[in-house]
Amino acid sequence: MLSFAEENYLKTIYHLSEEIDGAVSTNAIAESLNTKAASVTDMIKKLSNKGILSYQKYRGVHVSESGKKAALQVIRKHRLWETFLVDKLKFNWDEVHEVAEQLEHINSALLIKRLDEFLAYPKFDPHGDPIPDENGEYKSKPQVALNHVKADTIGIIVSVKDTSNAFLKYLDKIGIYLGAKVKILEKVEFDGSLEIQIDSKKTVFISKEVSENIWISE
Amino acid sequence: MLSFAEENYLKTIYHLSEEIDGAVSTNAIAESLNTKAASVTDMIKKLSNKGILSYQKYRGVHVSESGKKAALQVIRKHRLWETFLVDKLKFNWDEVHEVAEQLEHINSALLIKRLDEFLAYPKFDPHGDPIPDENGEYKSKPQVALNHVKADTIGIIVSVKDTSNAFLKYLDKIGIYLGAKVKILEKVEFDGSLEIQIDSKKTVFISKEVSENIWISE
DNA sequence: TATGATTTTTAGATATATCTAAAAATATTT
DNA sequence: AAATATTTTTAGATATATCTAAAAATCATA
Ligand SMILES: [Mn+2]
Ligand SMILES: [Mn+2]
Ligand SMILES: [Mn+2]
Ligand SMILES: [Mn+2]
Repeated sequence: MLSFAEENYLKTIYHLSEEIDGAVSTNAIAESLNTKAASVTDMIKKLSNKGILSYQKYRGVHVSESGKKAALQVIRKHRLWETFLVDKLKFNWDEVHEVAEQLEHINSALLIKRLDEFLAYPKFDPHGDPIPDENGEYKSKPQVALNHVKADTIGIIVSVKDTSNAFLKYLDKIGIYLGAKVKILEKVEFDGSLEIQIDSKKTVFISKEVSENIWISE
Repeated sequence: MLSFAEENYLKTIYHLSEEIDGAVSTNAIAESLNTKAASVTDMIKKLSNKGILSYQKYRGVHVSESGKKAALQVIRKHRLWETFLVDKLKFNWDEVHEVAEQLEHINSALLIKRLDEFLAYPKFDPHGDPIPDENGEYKSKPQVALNHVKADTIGIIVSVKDTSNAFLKYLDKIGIYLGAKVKILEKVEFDGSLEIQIDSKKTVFISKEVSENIWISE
């Protein structure tokens, strides 16, 4: 059994390890968790004693096989709860993350089994992220960031990579949502900004930074 | 904001204060929470510094007005979650308490508002206990324990006072559930045990101890 | 490769929540 | 009312999770 703090470290370290190739550094973990490097060192010692991380002093950490399994279960719970909040409790997609951060630590196999069933075994959460199954397996949709496709491309928005309140509220405002059809009308070479058309209707301009966080399936 | 531990103490002390008239003793709290008297003394000092309890050394504690309000909100969350688990996730009434003990500490006003709405504003939980509203108000059904009524009485089972696994599973086995119609066929003077008929069909014998924990509305 | 910058670890504190053992206060019984 | 029993509090430890400041290791670069 992992504590809340241990689960939060594990989840963060797992996410970081997916982004980069080598070992995950102490400072990267500290920054992600808004904590201090000294605290991270203490915790990674604890987690590596439990066999969840492998750790060499001054060399960063890797997530072990058992660690990956445990991390994916926390992620599974997080995303199932987010789906519940949106599908059943009518939360907006920018309102779910904080609550899911709490709910993901509730410990009951039966609860998660029944929740999954109740939600009709969803494969993706409200941000388009895949929901791992009870064995930690999941499939991602083939997808590409809007800033990586060329003009005239048409696709369906399948996920958003920034899940901050501010970003999601902005997407709401300009009419972007998962499942929307989008066409690249123009790509400005100078700053990488885009003019796009949503659902063959409204056209909007988005910055390169925004386009990097919107992923489509062509 | 109260911590998990503080909320658990408060809820327990509130329940004890409802059962008895005077102050709640250190030992009673320790026994309820399966902890030691020394730990209780520490915690009640903390809670009385926060204005949630009033406390005089060696004289036990009383729950303040603000304490009552906070306690009823935790109880509200506990009972709403139990209702969710039974009504939506098909939990049996003996499977919900442990999970609700965790869920009751999730902190989100929106979540509870929407959950209440999703459940269609339930007034009683799966054990027949009243669910306080957002102001802490609730109504109990008029009710009496089976061991306090005389032979030939007919009533509807409206709540069960023991919510342990073992007791609830036993009730399942003998066919007793909330809403069942029950008639007292015979009361044995010697040991207070009862022969009762359920839904005008099956008749069963129950001990006095069991009858004290089944409450009906006549 | 030596030197300075950066990263990481260690040492030592603090806060929460718990415990055991001893002391103090209160309650009960003779 | 004194002696005894019970309850409650205090003193001092332990475990978790955090922090700051200083030391040690590693990295970057001149
Ligand atoms: Mn999230
Ligand atoms: Mn998500
Ligand atoms: Mn309960
Ligand atoms: Mn209940």
